[in-house]
Amino acid sequence: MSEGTAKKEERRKFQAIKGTRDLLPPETALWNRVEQIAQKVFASYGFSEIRLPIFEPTELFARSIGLDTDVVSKEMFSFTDPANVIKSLVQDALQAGLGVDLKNFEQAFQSSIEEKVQFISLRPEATASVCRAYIENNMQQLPQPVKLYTFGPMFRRERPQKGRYRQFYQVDAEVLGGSDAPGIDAELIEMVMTFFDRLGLEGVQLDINCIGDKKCRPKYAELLRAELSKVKDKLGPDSQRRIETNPLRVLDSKLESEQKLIEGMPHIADHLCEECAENYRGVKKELELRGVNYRENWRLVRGLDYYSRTTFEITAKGLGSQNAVCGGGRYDGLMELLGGPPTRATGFAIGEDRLILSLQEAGKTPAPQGRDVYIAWMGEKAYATAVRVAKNLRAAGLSVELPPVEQKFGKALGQADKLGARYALILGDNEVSSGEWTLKTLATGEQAKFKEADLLDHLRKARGLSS
RNA sequence: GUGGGAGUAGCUCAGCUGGUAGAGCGUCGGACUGUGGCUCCGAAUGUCGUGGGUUCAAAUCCCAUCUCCCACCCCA
Repeated sequence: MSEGTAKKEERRKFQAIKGTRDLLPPETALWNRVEQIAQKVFASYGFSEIRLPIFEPTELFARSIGLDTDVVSKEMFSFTDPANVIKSLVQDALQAGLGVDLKNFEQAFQSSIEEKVQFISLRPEATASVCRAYIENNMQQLPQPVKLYTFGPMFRRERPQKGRYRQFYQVDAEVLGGSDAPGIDAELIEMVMTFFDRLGLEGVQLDINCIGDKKCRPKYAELLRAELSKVKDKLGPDSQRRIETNPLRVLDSKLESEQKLIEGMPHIADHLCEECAENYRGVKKELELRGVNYRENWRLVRGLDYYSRTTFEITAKGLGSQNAVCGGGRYDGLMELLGGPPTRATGFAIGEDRLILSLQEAGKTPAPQGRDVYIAWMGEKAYATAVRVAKNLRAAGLSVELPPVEQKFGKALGQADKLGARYALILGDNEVSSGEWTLKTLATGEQAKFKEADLLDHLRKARGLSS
């Protein structure tokens, strides 16, 4: 008993790290369904899957996302390789009789650090990796544009809340290369809307905006900053700070008291350069052509530096205050920023955790997977037969549960029932000696006798009819 | 990083102003040794999140701490 208690305590010590979680069986079926439908829909739009590393050089994210964003400055999980390099450098120095001056530490060790250490981060998003892969694998030599999608976990060291985790999952699609034709953005949006539609996602709302490019956005940002400054004292502390750091972000404010003021601010649509304005008109026209319902939202801005022109966001119902289930847009300058050839690009990321959450809230969870056949056997002779038939039925694609130890029939049927089996195959002395097996339909309680040769055929037919 | 709420059995929770734990569900066993779902009977499982303090006595009061949930910041 004391041993049992000790074991239990041992087990209790371990728990998933803050912001991470286990995805358990009935739910994982839904994850699989989402990913399978994504693959099918994306493939129908000519997208291919790319699989990427989960960690990359820290520099890749610092360069693409922007050094001064929260994502890079404090939300990345970063480490060095080798892990304890700083310590070992200090030890080396001490052993060599050199003093360690904390004040000039970084400078003193700069060259050895650069030589021996790699700074690595778990990816906080996928776009930078996709671009790196495009450049590294010379994909500009493929027919353009290159259309790629990927799934997987991302990592951000944020405080968890509803629909937000430190390890979270994204479904990501990017169109790299080619032109900035509005049809590319519109088709991408059409694709994700089709995907959501296929899943039966409810309360889907698409918001779009154009945030200009390198030429016109800075001018607008300045204008907005000037206008906001005039009413600075009427804004809350967060917005006041954002006037300096990122005036566009003020437009995102949820504070009730600020809404009226923000409504009176200049709209970016009136300050786009001619190319951007033309492009935006094109995107809207293309969306209409495709029958995609959208809402223009001039206050929709993007947090990450590399976005330009088209931005969009999709919200769904059943979520908490983090209700965006997809965000995306064009990022024509990013590839060059990462040392690649000038390459236009656009893409989106779906928050898969939130997508799943919304589907669950709407009751779209698929039924837990039952078994097709539970084999209720009794007696050693029957067991040998049971093992053989289990193997055959499984080879035919049926899901079969074969209890490893003998059970009373009552118990066996109870188990079959709890596991959601459709049929119980009853194999006892009677059946084995007569060669006539009993198949019981659990839902109705009906029983029928089959010879071994006919059983598989019958099950196949019954299954074909129901599914 | 900031604020609010919550931690009692595997799950959902009860436990009044201090007297060292209970229910329902689930699990397992039996009634029923070749026929499940229903019913009835029985059993197991808790260092009451953790550490400290007050007290003759703490799940209950005080302090600290951890974790989870929700929201803010930020963002998908």
